[in-house]
Amino acid sequence: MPELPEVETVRTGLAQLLPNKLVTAVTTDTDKSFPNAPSDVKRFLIGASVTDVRRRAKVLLIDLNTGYTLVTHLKMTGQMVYRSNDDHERFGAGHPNDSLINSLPDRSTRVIIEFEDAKLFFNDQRKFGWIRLIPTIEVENLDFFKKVGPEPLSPEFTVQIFMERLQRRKNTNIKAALLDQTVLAGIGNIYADESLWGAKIHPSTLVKNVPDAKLKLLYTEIQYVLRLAIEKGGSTDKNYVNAEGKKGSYMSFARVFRRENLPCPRCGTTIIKTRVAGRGTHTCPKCQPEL
DNA sequence: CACTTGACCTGTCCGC
DNA sequence: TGCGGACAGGTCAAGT
Repeated sequence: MPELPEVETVRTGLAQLLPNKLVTAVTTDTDKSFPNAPSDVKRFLIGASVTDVRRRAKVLLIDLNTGYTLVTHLKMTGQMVYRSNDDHERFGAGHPNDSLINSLPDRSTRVIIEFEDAKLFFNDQRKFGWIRLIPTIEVENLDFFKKVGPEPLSPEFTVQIFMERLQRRKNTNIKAALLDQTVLAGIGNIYADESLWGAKIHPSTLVKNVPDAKLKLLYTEIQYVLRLAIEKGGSTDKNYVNAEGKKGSYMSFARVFRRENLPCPRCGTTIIKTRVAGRGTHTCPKCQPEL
């Protein structure tokens, strides 16, 4: 479930590892994972070198010196794991540190981008994710980027803008509004539940019925939770790992997510799991009473 | 247009 | 032990 903090953690890692690396070969498992025509791959990817690694919303952008960008969405189970050839030989058959995933490629590997002295593995158990090679100047014109909302940790994202944009979804529940990427970018199921608990708002409350004071609190909680999660290297519930194949530790700081039947860290009431906006949803019934 | 639901996939877990 | 079904949840298409 890579959300903003997970994708940002991968970006940070790749930004230290990839610049100036020259692509020597690419292999793909399914067209769905990497749909570009072989002729484009040969012209714009093989022989190109990486100039920058960026993130917008939950999308990873690997810029190349050919004027093309590898646009990557990890969706739910995607991983981008870098291994230098030395490390791969040394750790390929498993590593004493069990936070590292095992030898690569494995059965979830969909794309391998090879460099002169390293490989980048795109693994994706459920095949929902993808990598697309797109001209850099056209990236911002992709439908998703034209519609996506502001970055919640950018200075431009003020509490006023947050409250204005929520009004697009005033008749739906607050959790569905937070998950709507056109309202704001980067929130998924984990950080929706965590920030709503922080602001003491029940996820099924209609946006128009949430008092302004609570929305202001929610704005603060979203930024707090996302920043903390980035600091902890993201959340590993099951599949997520960073660019080095290591897990994130936010889950051990989570207050409600995946903590059903455990005590609320604020009041001790037993946390419950329900379904809101079609998603598994975790709340404290005392801190977040339903209206 | 606003909003909800189902589809896309595979692996895991639970009940029979 | 095996087997069917529910569940995991980001995004888009299709439906109301």
